[in-house]
Amino acid sequence: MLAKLRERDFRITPQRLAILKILAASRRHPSVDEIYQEVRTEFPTTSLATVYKTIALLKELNEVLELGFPDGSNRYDGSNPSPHPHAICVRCKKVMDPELVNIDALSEEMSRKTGYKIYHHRLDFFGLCPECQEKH
Amino acid sequence: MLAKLRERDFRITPQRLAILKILAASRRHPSVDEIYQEVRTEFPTTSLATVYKTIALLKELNEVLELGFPDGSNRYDGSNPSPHPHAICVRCKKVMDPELVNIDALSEEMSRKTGYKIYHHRLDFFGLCPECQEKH
DNA sequence: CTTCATGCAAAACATTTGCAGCTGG
DNA sequence: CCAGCTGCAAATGTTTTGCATGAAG
Repeated sequence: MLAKLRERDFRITPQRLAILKILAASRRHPSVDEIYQEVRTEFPTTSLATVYKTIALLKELNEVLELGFPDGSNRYDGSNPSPHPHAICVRCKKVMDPELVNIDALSEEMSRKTGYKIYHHRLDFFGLCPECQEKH
Repeated sequence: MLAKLRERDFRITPQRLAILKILAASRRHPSVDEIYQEVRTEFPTTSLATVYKTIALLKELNEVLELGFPDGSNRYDGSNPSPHPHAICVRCKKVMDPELVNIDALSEEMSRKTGYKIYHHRLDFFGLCPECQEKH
């Protein structure tokens, strides 16, 4: 990530570094606001605008994957920025990232049936995670 | 659609009827604003708030499928409200709805590998449609 | 030193809400 | 008739923008 920033002559500021760390480390697919709160614990002067700007930058560099939901919440995956399937709990919002086979075949089938040239995809499955199933 | 409204004692107002018609007829996955503009041509006093309220109602009744995108645009599919894969052109935004095989197998694999009980899904493939490929 | 990034506040958006008046059943 | 819908305007929440100051290289 750092390499990619330097490579394109973007400055490495402490704020950016802190945001990078959070995105790269977290497996929890944090929202912008969660990232903001977390950055502030270790770098309290950071503004929300900077978080947004940094995320926009990383999106452009394809170093972070944006997951937007219909309810307006956007969450981010920085540990694995290439598209991959998600299982999303509709109750506690926990996200899992299992490896599925046959994704490429599906993409190829889609391409064949529509004539589209497919660049990337978004595959989400919504349901109840094991813990939330037990609570019912 | 009408049946479902009546069944639950929701009123059939001219505004609702107009919005229903547009959603049921359109294969173009219109946005809220597109629906609003179209309703106004045949029922000019309709307010944006009513469009939002009607769509929210239809969502609850599972008569319309909401497609939210990271850029904030929400679009709606009223002709086929059960989840299905989409091919989305990143240039002209055209959406196609092909039939794919193996979707159920994929959902089952996801369930097996995560322990989630899957209720619905969202499968989008992004790329260039045939027309937009030619223009380059 | 020069350019770019930051942080603040204001602006821009899309969506939701409160409420008075209207209307479908 | 009257519960529930409409339409307006104001409120909300999130993301973006303009601009002066500050820091990176």
